[in-house]
Amino acid sequence: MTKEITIYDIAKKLKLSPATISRALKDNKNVNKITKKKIQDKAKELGYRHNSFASNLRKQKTHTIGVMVHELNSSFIASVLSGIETVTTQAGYDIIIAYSGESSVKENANALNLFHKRVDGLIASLSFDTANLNHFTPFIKKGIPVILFDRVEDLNHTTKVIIDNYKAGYKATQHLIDQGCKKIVMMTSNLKRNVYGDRNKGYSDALFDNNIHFESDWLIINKLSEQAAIDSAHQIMKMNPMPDGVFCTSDFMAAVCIRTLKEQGIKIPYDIAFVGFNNDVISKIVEPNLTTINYPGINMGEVAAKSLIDKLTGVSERMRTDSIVIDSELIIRQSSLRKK
Amino acid sequence: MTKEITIYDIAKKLKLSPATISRALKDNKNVNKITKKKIQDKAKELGYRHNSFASNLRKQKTHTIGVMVHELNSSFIASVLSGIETVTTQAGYDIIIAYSGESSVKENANALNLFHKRVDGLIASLSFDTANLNHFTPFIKKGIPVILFDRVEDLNHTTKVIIDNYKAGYKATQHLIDQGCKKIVMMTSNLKRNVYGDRNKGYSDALFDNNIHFESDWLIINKLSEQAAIDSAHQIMKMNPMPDGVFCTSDFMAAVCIRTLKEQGIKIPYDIAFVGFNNDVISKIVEPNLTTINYPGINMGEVAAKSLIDKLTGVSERMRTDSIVIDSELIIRQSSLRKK
DNA sequence: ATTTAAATTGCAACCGATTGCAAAAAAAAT
DNA sequence: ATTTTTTTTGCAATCGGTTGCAATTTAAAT
Repeated sequence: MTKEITIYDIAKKLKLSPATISRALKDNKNVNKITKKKIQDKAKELGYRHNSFASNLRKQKTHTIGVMVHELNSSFIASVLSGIETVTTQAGYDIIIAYSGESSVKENANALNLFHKRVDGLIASLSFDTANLNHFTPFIKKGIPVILFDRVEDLNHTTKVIIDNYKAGYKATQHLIDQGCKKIVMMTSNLKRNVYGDRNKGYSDALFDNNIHFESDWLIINKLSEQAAIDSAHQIMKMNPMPDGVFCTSDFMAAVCIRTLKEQGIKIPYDIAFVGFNNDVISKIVEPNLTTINYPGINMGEVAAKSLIDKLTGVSERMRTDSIVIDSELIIRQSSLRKK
Repeated sequence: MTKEITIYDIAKKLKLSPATISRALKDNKNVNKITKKKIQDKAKELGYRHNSFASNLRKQKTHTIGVMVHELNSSFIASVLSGIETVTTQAGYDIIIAYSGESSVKENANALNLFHKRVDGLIASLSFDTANLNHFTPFIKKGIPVILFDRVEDLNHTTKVIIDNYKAGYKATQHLIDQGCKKIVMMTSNLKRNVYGDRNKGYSDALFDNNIHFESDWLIINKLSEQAAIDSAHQIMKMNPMPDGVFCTSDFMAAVCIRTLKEQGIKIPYDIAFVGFNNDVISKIVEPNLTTINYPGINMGEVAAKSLIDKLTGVSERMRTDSIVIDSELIIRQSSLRKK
């Protein structure tokens, strides 16, 4: 409604040049303290608001970071975002969150959009079915640093922030073996996604190292929906012999699967022991409580953001290819405990 | 790295004016089809990207909508966002998501930030402890439409999108009464937030209408943390006489509370029947499955976004004060069923 | 062939903040 | 009082796209 106040308006009122106003509002030290105070007061009085478009246009910088995630409805992602936010806010950067709903098409669109919005840097976790990383090349070509976290892929000039999924998979499987399991199913998703593929390698190696011969029907690959979890549970019940352990790479899937199996009278962990992944809130609600891998979201977010800021501010080399591995841990609860 | 391509570069290459380039890239009908094609191809070839800063600066419009939410880690909020996104994308608007982590301080900061980012409109749900709405007045003064959803308060020139919390509270309580409950606790949060206050009124009226005399210790107000839920459970167990029904305004809180009570040997629903709120995924994992109020997130998001777009495009009056009520329903599951 | 109407294209002035460089003013040194 | 140094302030060009209006070209009508 009311006209927008610009530095020119302030300049006119105070009989000063726009240049001085601009400097004063950014607290530039070349402006006389008294003048500065007068300008800042007047700005407040007139209801001036900084025009970041004009500023960005001139400076060719946005001070904005794009964050691409595959889903919002997950406590893991929420923690990551919270970690990112702490660090970026601290450093004076804004973030734009874009989520793909696990669709690579939308992920592409988001990347393009953020590119056009000219984010100074990008932090991303790949969606479920993302097959190639071409949508990141414009950023890399322009020298805009990209950080991939959690669901990553090898990409030149990019930093990866991940947990050691292989080790986590190994540890989870070894734990089931230690609990006396001999036929261990792995319920997981698209093995092309590193988080699932690597955990699967850990699982395989743990079996091998314990002289357990892997049967091909022990690997159940599904989507991440509730229905998929129910279907997988039925698949498990039809197996002959039935497995005595399940390593599931999602707490939610594990919870639904456990519920379905229990409805059919199967005892957890006595008939089948379960290990999940993520330490989601759900893992402490499902009965029995779920043994799981704790996944440090906040930490991961902080590390990713820190790494990006370092690149943007020139502290670290902009386009170096490297990876940062965050610790994760196995949290043992009732769902897998068959021994004292 | 490489220089940024502008419409002037394209103009020079094609011996045309920047004006024509600008029009062609926006698919303006005043440009000859052949010329247009040539321009668009050349733009692609040169790797041109639209500079929204220059554009916004000139047009004094951002085509961006700010969305403020109190938390991300909730399937309800995730659905709302998804609903908002569907509608806004369709209408050619971008969204910026800001979340407060339930802190009013951060909510204030977010509002200011979005104001400076010059969003064309705002969709917001208040955080837990927001006490006043002063941070919205700049928007209203400037004629920037604001839509509040779910957690709202009365605010002039603003549209509210809500469910009928009173009715939902009444329905939930009546259901417990129908199941034979006579001493019904309500576990909820800050009654100043409409969502909790209104549900509480519904609860009170349902008791009254059924000639049940409300005892003051039946109202348990807590935060939304896991620990708070555990504490509340202990408080319930200490009550004498113990209640036979609990209406809890959050599925998560209900789930944790049920878990805690069960650990102490209390039978759900026989000793205490439970009704939750939200129809979160957790309501189908907890045992017994939770009776709850289904809260149509996607729908709410769509309605809120639609309403905003209508204001922005002039279809509806910009600054009208009104409210839109969305339907909600009681979903009956095992946690409250004491009768056939 | 000439006039009239319609379709294309160009001109030029914005939008508002930033910043290197020069100018002016104030303070310090001689 | 004059020169030198330091502080403050202003000038003016720049960032890139948009759009009202005028000019030009092309098509249609007479």
